Amino acid sequence: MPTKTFLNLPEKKRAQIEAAAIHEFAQKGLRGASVNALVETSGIAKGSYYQYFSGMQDVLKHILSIARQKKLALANDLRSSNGRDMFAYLRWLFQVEILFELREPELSTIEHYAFLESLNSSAEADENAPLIGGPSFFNEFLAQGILADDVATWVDTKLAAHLLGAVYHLIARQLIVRLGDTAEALRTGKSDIREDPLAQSLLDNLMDLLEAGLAREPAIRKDFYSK
Amino acid sequence: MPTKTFLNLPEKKRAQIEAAAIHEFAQKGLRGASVNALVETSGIAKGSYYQYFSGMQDVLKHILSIARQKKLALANDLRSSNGRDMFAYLRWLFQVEILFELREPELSTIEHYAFLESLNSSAEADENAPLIGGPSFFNEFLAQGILADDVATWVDTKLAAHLLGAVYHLIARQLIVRLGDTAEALRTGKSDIREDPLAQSLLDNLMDLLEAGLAREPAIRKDFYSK
Amino acid sequence: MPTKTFLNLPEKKRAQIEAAAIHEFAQKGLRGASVNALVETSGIAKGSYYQYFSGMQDVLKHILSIARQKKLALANDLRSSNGRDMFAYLRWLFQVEILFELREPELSTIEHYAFLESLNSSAEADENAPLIGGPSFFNEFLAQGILADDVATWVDTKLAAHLLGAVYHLIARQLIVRLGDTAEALRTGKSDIREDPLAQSLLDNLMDLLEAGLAREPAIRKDFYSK
Amino acid sequence: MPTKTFLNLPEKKRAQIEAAAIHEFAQKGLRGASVNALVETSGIAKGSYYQYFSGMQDVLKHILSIARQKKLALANDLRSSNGRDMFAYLRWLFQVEILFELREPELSTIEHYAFLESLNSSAEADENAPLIGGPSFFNEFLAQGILADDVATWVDTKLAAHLLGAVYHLIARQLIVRLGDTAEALRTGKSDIREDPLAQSLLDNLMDLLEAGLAREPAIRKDFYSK
DNA sequence: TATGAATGAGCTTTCATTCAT
DNA sequence: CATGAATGAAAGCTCATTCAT
Repeated sequence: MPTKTFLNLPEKKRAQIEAAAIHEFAQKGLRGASVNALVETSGIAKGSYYQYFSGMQDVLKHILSIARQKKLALANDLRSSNGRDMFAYLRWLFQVEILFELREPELSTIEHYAFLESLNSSAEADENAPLIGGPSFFNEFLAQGILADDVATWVDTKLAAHLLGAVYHLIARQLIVRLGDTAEALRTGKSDIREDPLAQSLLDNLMDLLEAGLAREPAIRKDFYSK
Repeated sequence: MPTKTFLNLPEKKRAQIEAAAIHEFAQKGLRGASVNALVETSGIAKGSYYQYFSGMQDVLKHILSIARQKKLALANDLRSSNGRDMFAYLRWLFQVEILFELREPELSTIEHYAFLESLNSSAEADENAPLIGGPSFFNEFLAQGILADDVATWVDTKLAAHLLGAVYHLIARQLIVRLGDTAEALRTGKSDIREDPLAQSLLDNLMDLLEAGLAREPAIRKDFYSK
Repeated sequence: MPTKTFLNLPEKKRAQIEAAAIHEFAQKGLRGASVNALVETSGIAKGSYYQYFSGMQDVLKHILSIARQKKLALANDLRSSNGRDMFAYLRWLFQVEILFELREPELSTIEHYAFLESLNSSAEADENAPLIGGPSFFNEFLAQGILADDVATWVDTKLAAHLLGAVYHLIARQLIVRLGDTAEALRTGKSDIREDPLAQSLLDNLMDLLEAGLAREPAIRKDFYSK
Repeated sequence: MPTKTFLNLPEKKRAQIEAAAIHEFAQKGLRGASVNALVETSGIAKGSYYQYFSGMQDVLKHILSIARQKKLALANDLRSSNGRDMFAYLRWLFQVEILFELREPELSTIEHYAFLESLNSSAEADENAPLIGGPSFFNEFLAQGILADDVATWVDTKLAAHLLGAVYHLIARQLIVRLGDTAEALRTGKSDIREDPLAQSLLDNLMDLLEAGLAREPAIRKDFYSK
């Protein structure tokens, strides 16, 4: 919660400070970010900093809220009006995640850090945790999935939610690596992630993994590990 | 690689320092751990510290190697001689992970941190990365699984490996939370994780999720997300 | 290049810090000077120090520039408007050097140190090297001297320049020792170095040595070294 | 004065320690040399060091005595039995200096450092000061020169001694630079410094400078410095 | 005599925060 | 409100020296 003073700042100056903060956090991590460096790169006076924020934790909160806003905007752009089942929705989530990582790599990195921190911090609700993909998000998501008959009833939702969360947060970068040159086209908007063939095939595979598991038709089990 | 001086230290003193280091890393993270604090809590002189290690990075390497040793020992204790298919092997991996988390929570936390760091550090082989669950481990694992006909051929192994890695590293704590009081029994060895009913049911569910996916018999897709 | 912060400091405080730095360098040498000691004797906080300078090297540069300024001012005071030949000019240089050593003994010591360091550092232009008496100064000086027919054409200018440099930098203290009580009178300005008889006789002798050599009329060479 | 223990050390071990010390002093200067580094590179135990020497100052003294010995030996090799006048003797001194610099560059550097330190240390007799070229050496030298009628009687011997000392200590490196490729031949002994034409011409020039001064036949003085 | 582990003072540097202007 | 100078605690690391074995 930055000061009112900060929020009333001329747009340009505020953006400048935010950009510096984003860069600082992305580069040095949530804990490594330093006031001195931020003040230096943002060009504001040291005293001003303490009139805008109560500390780096405060800056972080603000940056994370910006991240959420931008991701939300991106999600809205991408949303098609078609009805979808749960897995189509999940696929959409991944698409958003990939685009966000491509277009706002620093913010994505910061969100990433925040997610990891939230894993370590004790069970207490971490207000830094992301809304989408946060602890309770996939719980509800799967509960609805069961209601809608998209998810088998035997599935332990809490367990599966945790699993989904892990995958959701850690898979985007891997997907981008696999996209190769296509990534650039997606980033600039030249190519639509909903139609790009490579992106589709990768997501198909991922979704099948989640939907159908590793072994849809398990062969007769053999001796696997022998040593 | 700690100094020979350190390795020749009387067992008791060495253990004391290692314990302090483990505590420090677990509490403050890989980057937050400080020489000063370690020196203070371990009771050695600052000068001595630098006769043992070249820096905190050096200490970390040592601690990680301890973690690997202990996990390996634990794995050996747990190994049954039965032949197993790939999923049985995977289940065993999770069992080891759970026990390790229970018995060496601080070391487990540190390994956890190291895994997360390895995700952020560039693709170059990170020597801090764990052997089991590391970048290439599940790749090979799945490749063998396909050969053994345990894994469907359509599976993109690199993608699935990343997915498995994410799940493997992030799920143990969740499982323990779900184990409730049983956790204590497993930790002390009163109960065998291979036979405990609650542990078995949780792992069954997890393995089914991985093996069979979220929706073994996917219903006809409905409109899921509507808002 | 000290910080703007330092340069904007109230005159008194700045002078105080500079004096402490000069004392420190003169006493402990260019390498032995320590931040801690400077901070202690100058009475500023350690943190402040790093807001003024980037390190001791930075302080040194500043002190050397002060030395150059003061010496220049002194030279201007001493300059007579008379036209002079090269040796008269050289004599003037020595006079300046003597007065500088008398009036700013610590600064002179520091310049001295800097000259010696510049001898050891590789041929690359050392920015700490003094302007007057520096590597290239006497080279040009002698070149002009030859043009003006003040210096014999057979003289190897590079060699002679090195020789002059050595003498120039190392002779002042010896001269002062020889001046005895007169030194004090010169220092306070009671006596004018351009007119003081003792100073003149010493400089005459020195100039003759340089101008005419050790043996203007070398006797027939005898067996000198016999042992 | 190293311990008797040190002097009784097996030749090989002692030489090894001395070599390490020489390297250390030459590289880091008389003050910068550190016990730790010496112990490390010499391969002796830290405790042993304190059984051989009372401190780095002690090591330095020993090294300087080695330097004197080696220079003396070199001088003896070079000495021709011919009678010489004072300037021939001086020329011989420079030849020794050049060869010493060429053959024992590290020892020469250390002697160089010691000379410079001796200039700064107060008038008290510095036992580190070199014998040849030291404070009193050239005094006597010139006194004898006057007796032998090699030096003009008007010369202030103390002043000239200082001057000679400065030149003697600071000129060798410059001469070597000027020798270019010839230096290597002199170092290895392929060429004799007493006969090598380039060396002779350089020394001729230097000796003439000292003997005859800069301006043997000074032209009528003109306006030299005008600005 | 030889060893090398132990030590704490000391070094340079960075840090978040306060406060007078 | 804005500024940036001031600050001292704390960081990582090196050092010469001691001393028990």
